[in-house]
Amino acid sequence: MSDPDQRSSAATNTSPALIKQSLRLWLKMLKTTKHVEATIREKLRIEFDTTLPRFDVMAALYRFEEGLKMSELSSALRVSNGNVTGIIERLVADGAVLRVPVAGDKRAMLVRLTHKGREEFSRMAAAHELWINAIFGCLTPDATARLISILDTIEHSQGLVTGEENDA
Amino acid sequence: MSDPDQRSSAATNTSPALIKQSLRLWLKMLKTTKHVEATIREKLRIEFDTTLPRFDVMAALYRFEEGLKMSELSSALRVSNGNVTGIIERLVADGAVLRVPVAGDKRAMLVRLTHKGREEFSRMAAAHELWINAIFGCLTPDATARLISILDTIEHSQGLVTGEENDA
DNA sequence: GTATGAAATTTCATGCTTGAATAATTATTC
DNA sequence: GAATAATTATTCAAGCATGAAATTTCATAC
Repeated sequence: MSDPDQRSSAATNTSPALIKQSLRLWLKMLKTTKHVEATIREKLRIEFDTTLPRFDVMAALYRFEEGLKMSELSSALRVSNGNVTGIIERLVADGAVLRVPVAGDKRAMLVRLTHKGREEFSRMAAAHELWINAIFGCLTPDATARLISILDTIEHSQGLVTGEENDA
Repeated sequence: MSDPDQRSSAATNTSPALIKQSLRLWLKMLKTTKHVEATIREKLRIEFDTTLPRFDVMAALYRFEEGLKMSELSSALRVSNGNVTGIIERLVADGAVLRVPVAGDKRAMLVRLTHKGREEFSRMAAAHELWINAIFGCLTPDATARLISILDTIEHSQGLVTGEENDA
C-alpha cells in the first residue's frame, strides 16, 4: 500500500468536471492503444504476413512448450472458445501448430507449436520487441513504472469486477 | 517543454531490462484497455442491445448534428471505408440513421441521426458516462491528468509516425 | 449399468474489420 | 472537350470475435 496518487477506496466521483476528465482519459487511452495496436498489426502483416491474433496464440504456445488444451488457450488469451478453434485451424494448415490427443481424455486436444512454428515465432518476437521499444522507449523508466502502476489500479477498480479474475 | 518525466528526444533504449519493461507496459496497457472495453461492450449489449461500433458511430453523428459524409465518418473514427458502410446500413435499418444525398455531388452521401437515434444515443451516453466514471473514478484528478499526459507522449512517439495525423 | 450433469470442443449465426477491387462521379490537364 | 487523375462510396473475400447451441466424452449418483 504505497500509492499516494491512487485512492484506496472505490469512491465514485460525481462532479461533472471529474466525470468529463475520466471520459477524456478513457478516450485517450483507447486512441493511444489502438494506434499502437494498428502499428503492430501492420508490421506483422507486412514483415511476417501474419496477424495479431495468430501472434498472440503463438506467444502463448511458445511459453508453454508442453502444449495447451484448447480451453486453457482460450482462457489464457481471454477470448471465446469458438474463436480459438478457427485460429488454430489456420495455424495447423500452415504447419505452425500441431494437435495431439490427450491421453485419458478423448474430449480434450493438446495444441503445441511445431519446430517451424517455434522458429517463426522466435523471429517475430524479436522484431516485436524492437517495435515496442521504438514506441515506448521514449518514456523514462520512472514514467513507465508509474504508468504500469496506474493501469494496475484501474484494472482492479470496482467498476471492473466481473467474477473470475486470473493471471497466468 | 515541461515534462520532466518524458524524454524530449526519440532516443531508443537498447538495454535488455528497459526493453522488457517497455514490453511489460505494453502488455499491461493492452490488458487494461481490453478489460475496460469488454465491460463497456457487455453493458451496451445487455442494457441497450447494441454494440460498441454502433455506439461510436452514433457518438460521432451526435456531435455533428448537420450530418457527416461517409468518408468524414470513417476518417473521424479511423476505420476503413467499407467498415462504416455496413454499420450505417444496420443503423438505417433500425431507424436510427438517415441518409441524404449531398447537393452538388452525386457521389457523396450525408449521414445523420434521426430523432429516434438522437434520443437513443442520449440515453446511452448518459449511462456510458456513469460506467466510465465507475471505472476511472478511483484515480485522483492528478493521476488522471498525468496519465493523459504520458499517453500523449506515447502517441507522438517516433515509433508511431504513420504519415497522416489529424484530430477532430 | 444407467441416468444425470459437468466438461471440452466444435459448429453456427451474426457482426466487426481490413485491404483490395470496382464503379460512379468530379476535378484537372492538355 | 477529351483523356487522365483523384474522390467517394460500395462490394468482396478473408479473418477475427462473440454468445449460444450442439456434440461427444467423462464423472458421479443411484
